[in-house]
Amino acid sequence: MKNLSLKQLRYFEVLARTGHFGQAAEICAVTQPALSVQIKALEASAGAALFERTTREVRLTGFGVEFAERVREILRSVDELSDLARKAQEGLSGRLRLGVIPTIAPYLLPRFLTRLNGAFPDLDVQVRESITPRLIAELGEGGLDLALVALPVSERSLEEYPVFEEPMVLVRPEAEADAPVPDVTTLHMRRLLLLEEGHCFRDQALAFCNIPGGGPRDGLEGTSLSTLVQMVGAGMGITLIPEMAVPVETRSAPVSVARFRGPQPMRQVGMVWRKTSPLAERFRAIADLLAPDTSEPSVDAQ
Amino acid sequence: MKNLSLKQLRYFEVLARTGHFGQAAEICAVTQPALSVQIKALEASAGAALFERTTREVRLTGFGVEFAERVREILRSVDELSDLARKAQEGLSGRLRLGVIPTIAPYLLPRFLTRLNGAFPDLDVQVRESITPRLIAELGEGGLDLALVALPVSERSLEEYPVFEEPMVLVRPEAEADAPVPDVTTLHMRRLLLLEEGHCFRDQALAFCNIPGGGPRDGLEGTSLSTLVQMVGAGMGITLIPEMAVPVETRSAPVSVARFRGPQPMRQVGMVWRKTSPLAERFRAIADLLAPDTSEPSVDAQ
DNA sequence: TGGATTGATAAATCTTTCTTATGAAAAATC
DNA sequence: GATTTTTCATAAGAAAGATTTATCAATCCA
Repeated sequence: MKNLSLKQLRYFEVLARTGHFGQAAEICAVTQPALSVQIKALEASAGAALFERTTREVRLTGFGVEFAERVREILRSVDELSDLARKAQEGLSGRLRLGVIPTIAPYLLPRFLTRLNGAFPDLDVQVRESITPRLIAELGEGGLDLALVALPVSERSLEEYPVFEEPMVLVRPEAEADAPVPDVTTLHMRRLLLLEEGHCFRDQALAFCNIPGGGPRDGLEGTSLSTLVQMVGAGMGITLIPEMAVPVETRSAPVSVARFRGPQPMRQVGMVWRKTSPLAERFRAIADLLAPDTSEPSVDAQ
Repeated sequence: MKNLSLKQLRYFEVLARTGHFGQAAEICAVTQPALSVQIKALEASAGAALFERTTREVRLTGFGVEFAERVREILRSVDELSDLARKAQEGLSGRLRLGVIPTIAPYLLPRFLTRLNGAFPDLDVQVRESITPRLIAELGEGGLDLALVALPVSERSLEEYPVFEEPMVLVRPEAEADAPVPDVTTLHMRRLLLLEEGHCFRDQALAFCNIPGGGPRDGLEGTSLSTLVQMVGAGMGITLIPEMAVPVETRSAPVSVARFRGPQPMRQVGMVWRKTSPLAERFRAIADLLAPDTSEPSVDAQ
């Protein structure tokens, strides 16, 4: 059964259907001898006759009948493979493993996934939420295709694709709502609540406030932005959160939100993927779906 | 997706498994460029990249993963096809549609089918019982592969394969058991009970007794040998039956069985199949399984 | 029996696939 | 940081395989 070819199976299937070498050859767009030779080769490699030939008619042998059933099944599978390929050419399809950092996921994913599903209905999106270093590692190992993070990640093997910039805003207890917005450089004077180590948002905030990073800050850490805001509401201090988190997180806590005056602390939101990925173009199209809604309510500077 | 070949799918599967062009090429017993070219051709016809290449590693894309699953399924089916072929080469396999005439079926089939199943366990035997003309027609139309009949059938397109000869024996009421066995030529003087028209055994009996065939013989016909013997037991006349029917049919009726003296009326039992059938050799092997048991009890001439 | 139909076979041509030789990029090593 | 190694891609000639044209042999039909 060596040197079996799909072409032979195709010829065989048509001949089994038509029962006529001439007609089958025409359907296959080859000459009759070409088909005869291939059928003969197929029978040789199968080790048994598939057809019983008369000048009058060409009929499947008992073995041929059984053979034909399986061949049809194989050809069907192969055609499905072609369908799959054709589909993949136009719309994106298949599995997409997407990593997202925790300070983006809850606020951007709902809208993003809706859009993604609208644009690529055949895409099977699998989301994993983790901190940037883990996502980068998984990208490198091939466990992820794409990650939605804050840029830059500065990883040589990864391509960075910025999508939009976003300000960090100040969250204070509601009682301080009318107090003047402090300068960012003075924040280290206050009890500044931040996320635990590993979150890039923590590092960005520290950098912005000119506070050296490193060790833990006992009593000043929360496991999520939501927790931080609740802590602020309880009067434990102040914090920074990304603007996109404002509508969701500040709704149920007695806090006041304000933009800083002067130079805004910003973070760059974007996507990263392996430079070698052949799907880079598709990934850019996907990333563009992240572009913020212009109708989105934003926090005014006070 | 044109010009897709099984070879490409095989190469692809190995490369997907090894993740290394060099190793994959070695497994496929070709050089690395050959494999590279085929993979590239496969990707071109699929219209999308299947692998993500680094000097470090070769990894399936998301699309490639989906593609690989289906390819593996296809290759599995193809291998099964090979198994089927290999099996068919040695033992006979597949479906065998066998026709048998009613004056043979009940007596020979039990033992024959047992032997057949022993010799070719993978053979799916489908038996149809009918009179010779119908069997011949079905053979011609491809509805049957093989028929077990009385020879000759004298059909140009069929090959006849005699297996054994068998005498016809006389069945009389038990009361006549001690009477001398009449000469066959005198049988037309008696009420000779025979099968209905169409049965070859009827014609053979008539020919042997020098009685012209043709029209129906009211009141002298039975639908089966079993019926005929019961009729004889009821004193309605005498009949002829093939020797193989004796043990089964004469057990429960008050009849006496006797061989004729002098030249025995005989029938030739054998098989027929289309001369064009590529399975002729197999059919001969099958027919040989019909050879009578030498330990078989036979009816002594009186 | 002679023409028509149908499948098999043979030789030449064309296409595809393979091998050998070589190049280029990234990683590992010194 | 230059060099060696590893690994995949590419190119050209060689080998293998498939296709076409031409022809034959067998069967059917009139």
